[in-house]
Amino acid sequence: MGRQPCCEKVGLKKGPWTAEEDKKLITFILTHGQCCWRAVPKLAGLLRCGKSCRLRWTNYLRPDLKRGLLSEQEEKLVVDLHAQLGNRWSKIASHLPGRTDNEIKNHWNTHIKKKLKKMGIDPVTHKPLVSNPSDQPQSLQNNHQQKDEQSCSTSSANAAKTRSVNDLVDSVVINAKEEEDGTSCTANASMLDTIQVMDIDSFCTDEVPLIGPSDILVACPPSSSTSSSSSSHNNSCGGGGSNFFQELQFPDLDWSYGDFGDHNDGDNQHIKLWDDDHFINWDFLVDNVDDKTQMVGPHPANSCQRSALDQSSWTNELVK
DNA sequence: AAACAGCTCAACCGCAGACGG
DNA sequence: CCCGTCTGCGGTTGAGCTGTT
Repeated sequence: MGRQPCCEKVGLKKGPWTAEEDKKLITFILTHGQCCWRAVPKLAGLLRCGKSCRLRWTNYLRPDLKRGLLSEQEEKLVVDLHAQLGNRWSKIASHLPGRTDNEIKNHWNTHIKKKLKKMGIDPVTHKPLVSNPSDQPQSLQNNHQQKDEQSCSTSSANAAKTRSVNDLVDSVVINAKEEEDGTSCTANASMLDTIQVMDIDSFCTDEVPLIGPSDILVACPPSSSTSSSSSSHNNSCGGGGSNFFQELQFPDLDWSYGDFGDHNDGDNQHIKLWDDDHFINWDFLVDNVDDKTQMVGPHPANSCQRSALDQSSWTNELVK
């Protein structure tokens, strides 16, 4: 007898996730936490299988994910770990906080493998190749390198796309915040400094002008927002062409993510949404949510007034 | 401007291991 | 120990994007 499929295949949606689906999933997990993936789609009102939901969450929506290309250090670490562990991507990923096995696997296949081959190293055995490419004329090697650098720069555009996902998570939380107390927050530069936890330097900033969870900037919406507008940069490839922002608030703000690298334009008010430490685990968030409120309140790092609070005090506030 | 080729990476598939009854 | 269920993992695919001609 064949194994039962992981889910009823009939009637289930496949392919890229839409912003609406992302929103549902995020909202559900914020409210109920991660448990029983098989039940998630039903409860969240998604026409997906649980597996797909889990994958979408772990590989793309989780707020503690780093985004953007792997830094030099991370790349080196991946190579070292691969030499020790082989294709055990999840094990390798466990050594790189904020990175998923899928991401590392993709990066390995598209970048590192080529680099190693170019260096005359067999990416499988980590030993010198028989026919050593280092015998190639220098000019040829330079060509290769240029091409790689090119691909880096183009991938920064791809990295840019990923921001919309973080935006999306932001939006859900901020919506919750506004629903809860009807207040908006204001940016506080000194506070933003204190919120920064992540080691941004570890990023390959020459390649990608982003992005760590702690580096997510959120514009503070006016409290009486009803109309909608958005930056033109809400494309979200993985989400399958999101106009999520258009459905959301923040009308009077310039979400100037369109041109990356200048997201810290001084005229707009931004706050950091959250930092790594707070989202190692969602459970603290969810466990303390009053079921009747359904939506969780703001994360401390999301609230200008709360950034200095520890988790417990923040959750205590939540349930009030 | 259009056609084509190459590349990237989100998402899928199937298998294996863990776990509980 | 067996069986069924669920989750996690690694390999693979293909849509969409970018660069080149």
